[in-house]
Amino acid sequence: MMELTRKGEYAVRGIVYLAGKPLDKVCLLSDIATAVDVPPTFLAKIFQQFSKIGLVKSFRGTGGGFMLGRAPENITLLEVVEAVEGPIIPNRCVVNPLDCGRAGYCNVHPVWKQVQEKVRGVLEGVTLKELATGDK
Amino acid sequence: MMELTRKGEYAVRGIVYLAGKPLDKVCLLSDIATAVDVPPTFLAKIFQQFSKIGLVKSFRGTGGGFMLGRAPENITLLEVVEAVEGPIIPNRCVVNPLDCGRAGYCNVHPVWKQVQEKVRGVLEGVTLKELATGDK
DNA sequence: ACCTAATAGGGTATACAAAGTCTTTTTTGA
DNA sequence: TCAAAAAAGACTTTGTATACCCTATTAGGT
Repeated sequence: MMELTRKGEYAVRGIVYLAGKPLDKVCLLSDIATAVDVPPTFLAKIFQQFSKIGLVKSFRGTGGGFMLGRAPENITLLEVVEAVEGPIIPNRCVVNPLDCGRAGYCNVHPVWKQVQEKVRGVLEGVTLKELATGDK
Repeated sequence: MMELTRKGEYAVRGIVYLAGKPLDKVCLLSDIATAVDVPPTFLAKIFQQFSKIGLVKSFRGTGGGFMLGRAPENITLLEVVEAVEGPIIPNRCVVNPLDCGRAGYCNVHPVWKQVQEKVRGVLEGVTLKELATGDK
């Protein structure tokens, strides 16, 4: 239960690798894929998602590639994970109380809320900088 | 991400319902399924799993049915969830460090560990009694 | 003994999501 | 204009969640 998908795992690997490079360094997707051992086509999809929300910047054409969209100390693990996996939702009823049952409420509801908050809290407290350098 | 499956949701609903009944009351599966609005055949599978590990007791034949295996104040939500969903594992590498990469270690590892502990902590702190009565 | 009510358990069907590939298009620098 | 690179979309494959059905087993009542 609660397992990160491959996509999420690959996403983290890829962007942490980027975070370990100088901020203005443009990296080839193929190089990143090789370095972090991820299927290049799959990683391409992931980085396209990152690019759309500005987590990375992309450059097409000759000499193109990817670089981090912001300084790594300003990107949290939560952002990265939610970018590709969607929001952290332990149970549907956290989003739509109707799923708690006909009454629109159940006693388990606040527990899932709490789980959600804890998880988000942990992931939000970690930046790419820390992950790249090993500091903290 | 991190979403409970239907199975887990149904499992919780079913056993919380049982926990709201007198300890020695034997309930028909069909009655429980109707009460908590879960497909009976699916709930049967779930309760079979519960039965194997003693979370509920089952009685076959005429007058048979299910009852809670232990007092509801001694059963945690964690037990219930892990019984049907398997252990709480945010990432494979928490189980098998080799998945962290070739080095067998990565900086993200301790983060997933922490997520795991937080989630388990929350779920372990809630008993079926509390969920059934709404106390806490 | 026999019949019926009930769970146990195996097998199957379906549908959706994850994982990964392939091809074509667009952009850009040289 | 050519070649390098990402963007975009279509497609396949695989896996898992969800659900149902059928038979076996067990126990109580007659």
